[in-house]
Amino acid sequence: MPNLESPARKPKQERSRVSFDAALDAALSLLVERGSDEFTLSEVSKRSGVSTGAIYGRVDSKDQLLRIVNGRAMTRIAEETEAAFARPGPAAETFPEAVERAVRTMSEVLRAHGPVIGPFMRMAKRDHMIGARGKAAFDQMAAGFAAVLLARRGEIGHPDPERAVTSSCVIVYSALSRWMGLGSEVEAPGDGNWVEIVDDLVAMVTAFLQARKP
Amino acid sequence: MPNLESPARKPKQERSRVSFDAALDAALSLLVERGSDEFTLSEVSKRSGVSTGAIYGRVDSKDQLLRIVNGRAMTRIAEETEAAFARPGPAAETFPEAVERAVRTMSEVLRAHGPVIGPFMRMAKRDHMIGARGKAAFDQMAAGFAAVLLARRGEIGHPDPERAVTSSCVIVYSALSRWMGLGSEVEAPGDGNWVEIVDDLVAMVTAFLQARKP
Amino acid sequence: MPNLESPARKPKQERSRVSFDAALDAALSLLVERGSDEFTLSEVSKRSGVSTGAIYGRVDSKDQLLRIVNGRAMTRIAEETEAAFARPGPAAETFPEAVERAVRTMSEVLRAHGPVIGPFMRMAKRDHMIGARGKAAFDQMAAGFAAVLLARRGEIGHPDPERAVTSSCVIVYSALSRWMGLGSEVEAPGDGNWVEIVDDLVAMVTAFLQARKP
Amino acid sequence: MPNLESPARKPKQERSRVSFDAALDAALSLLVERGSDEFTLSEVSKRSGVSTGAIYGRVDSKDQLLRIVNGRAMTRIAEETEAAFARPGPAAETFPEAVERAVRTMSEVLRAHGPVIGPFMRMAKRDHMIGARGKAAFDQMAAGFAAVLLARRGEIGHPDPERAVTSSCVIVYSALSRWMGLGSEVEAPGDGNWVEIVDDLVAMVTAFLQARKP
DNA sequence: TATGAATGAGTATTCATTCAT
DNA sequence: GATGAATGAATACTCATTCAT
Repeated sequence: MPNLESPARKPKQERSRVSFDAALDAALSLLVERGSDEFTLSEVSKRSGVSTGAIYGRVDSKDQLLRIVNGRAMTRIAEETEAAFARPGPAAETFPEAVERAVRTMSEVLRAHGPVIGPFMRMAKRDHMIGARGKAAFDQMAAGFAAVLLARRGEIGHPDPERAVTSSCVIVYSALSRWMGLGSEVEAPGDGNWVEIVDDLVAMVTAFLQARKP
Repeated sequence: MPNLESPARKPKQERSRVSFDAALDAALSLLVERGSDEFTLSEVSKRSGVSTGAIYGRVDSKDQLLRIVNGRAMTRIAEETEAAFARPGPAAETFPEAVERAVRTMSEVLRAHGPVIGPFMRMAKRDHMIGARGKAAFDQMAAGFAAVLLARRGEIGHPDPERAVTSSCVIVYSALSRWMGLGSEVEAPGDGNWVEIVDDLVAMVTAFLQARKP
Repeated sequence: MPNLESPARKPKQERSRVSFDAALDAALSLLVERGSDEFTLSEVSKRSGVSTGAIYGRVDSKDQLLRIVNGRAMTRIAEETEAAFARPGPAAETFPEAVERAVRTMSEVLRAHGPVIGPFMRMAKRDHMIGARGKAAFDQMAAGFAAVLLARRGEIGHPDPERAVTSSCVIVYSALSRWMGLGSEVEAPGDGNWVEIVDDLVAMVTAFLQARKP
Repeated sequence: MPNLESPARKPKQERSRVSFDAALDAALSLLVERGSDEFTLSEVSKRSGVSTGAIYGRVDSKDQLLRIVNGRAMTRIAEETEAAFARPGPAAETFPEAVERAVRTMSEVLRAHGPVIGPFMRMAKRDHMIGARGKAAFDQMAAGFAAVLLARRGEIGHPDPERAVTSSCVIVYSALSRWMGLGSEVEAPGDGNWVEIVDDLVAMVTAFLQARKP
């Protein structure tokens, strides 16, 4: 992975790192509450108890602060994604069960981090680094998703299993993201709907991958 | 459809309507370029050759201006969606061909208007009227999509055809939106990929709707 | 009297004069309602049904419009002041009765026109022509007041009757103006108080003018 | 006295208080020069050498700034009023001398602060807090005035000494205010006139209070 | 280094005045 | 002339960034 992280200036003292962390946490919580970067550094300062001057001691601009916040959040998400897809399936898992596991794993990770991912998605248009990290997170998830299903390559009816799995992944990811309002607020996501859409995605991907002649 | 349009003050002279239109066009083009409402009225004024005062002669605030821009764009999109789904399919259309037609129709409308829809999606979180119009546009598209497929209800294997069609629609819409960067810029959409994803969506929806046991 | 009136351009047609008058009336009513010149020409236009362009066909600026409004109002007040002091006293009027008549005449004129005079007073600081007309109105009132009392010069104990009468006039005028909130809103003028203050002014002036050794 | 002062945000550093004071002083001087609040914050900033941002660091709006300026000025005036009326009269003071002392004390306070009080009076119509403070200042002055005269209650011929003293106070205050152009600029106050009017007020009040039958 | 006050360019909005129709 | 839309300078207020303490 390229070193995408804008390196914040390294603190000389531990105390300093702790308070900068508080600022990053405050920025993240404001990002989630507001749904975008429409908050001021003075709010970050107030909420974290860290002065704006101290923040600017570590960072050159608000944009860089946001990139660091993004980096931390995406790292955490990457770890959980990794862990989630690393869990092995049950011993005698059928192919449809494997599909269900892959889709549900993805849906759980997205559900857990949706409120954080959404604002970053909205910022991606303007900040390419944030966009790139979003893509990396997607790629990682796609890798986990593909690993589960390509292990059952033989049961995939589609003539090009790699592509079929990748497409499935894109589609599942997109549908879930959107349903959660990551990309918009068009639908208010209700839990009932969420369950339905996940069920339907499972059915759809299963049917797609098993179909002999697409 | 409810009258969601914030009515701009009506000019008594034609000249006036023309220059206000120029301002709306400038605002729309800035919206598309920037990907969000992060442009100033002074930029709109400069680009359109219409003074800020003239704009404020028709509108009470920048927000209202954006709502009007949104209203106009969504109306245009609604008309094209209407027209696109109104075109009848060929005489002896198979069920997979009908699915393909529904998905391609949707993809073409979205492709044509993606650059405009995206910024509005990002604004929907903050402006409920814009959010509501986005939902209405989706509903309309979903109605067209469902009309095509439910006409072939007998060929749908899924036990609950309505729900299956609705889910298919949501999923197709989400995947296409996301692929086009409506909700984010995570992937730079290349033409090859676009064709592939549309093909796969067709295959997936066909398999899903035809499958006997979902 | 010097020609203080900024001459508005003379209309060629009667119809035009009438509508300009409507604009002047509207401006006056707004002046009274707002208590100052804090209203827009567009409001004047709306209220009077006369376009801003038409107004600017007669005047060069909002200031000039206000000066004309002021001129008309002050002329009307001058006429009523003239008339009020021209009314002769009763046949066998005592000196205290004459004082009472002078004070009451003044109080009635001020009471009738207070709402108009107040805003102009507040504008006088900035617009010297309006200030000068205010002074002229005062001088005229002082002349009427003095005429009544100096006709009884013999009954004035003060060694310098002219000055005593002038001072009395200034004091009565000031007290009444202020009580009515012309100069400020420090006191909310109640009717009861108004009667009391007029009574006391009568008593005070009577005592002052009759006193042998001031 | 109620806490009418809009509290400015408290700075944590002394430097800050000093520069905010400079802004308040600049605002006051502009207020006096212009005779009203018709000056911009940018002028205040330029004159004081304090940036607009620094001002808005202490204050929420221009109105609040003006209220603070008003509060400071009125507090200073209240202190001087207090001190002025607290000075005891000479040992064997006659009643006319007491009247003269009361009137002159009032005239001196007003003369010293007239240029500041005037603009505030003009603002009182719109800003009730400023109006209330003006009334409080008047009440305080009236209390001092009454204290001097009611100590000699036995020498007041008027059947209702309280009312007679109150009326006298109102009248003296009004006449002086007006003469100084507090309420308007109708007369340009000349020193000669000022002396005369004060003398006449003394004579008038003396005559009024001593008269047996008002 | 940390603090938080100061800076000042930038923004939406208003309104006296102009001018095309 | 009359109309009312257009103009654009002006104004209060914000906030990322700097810097004195």
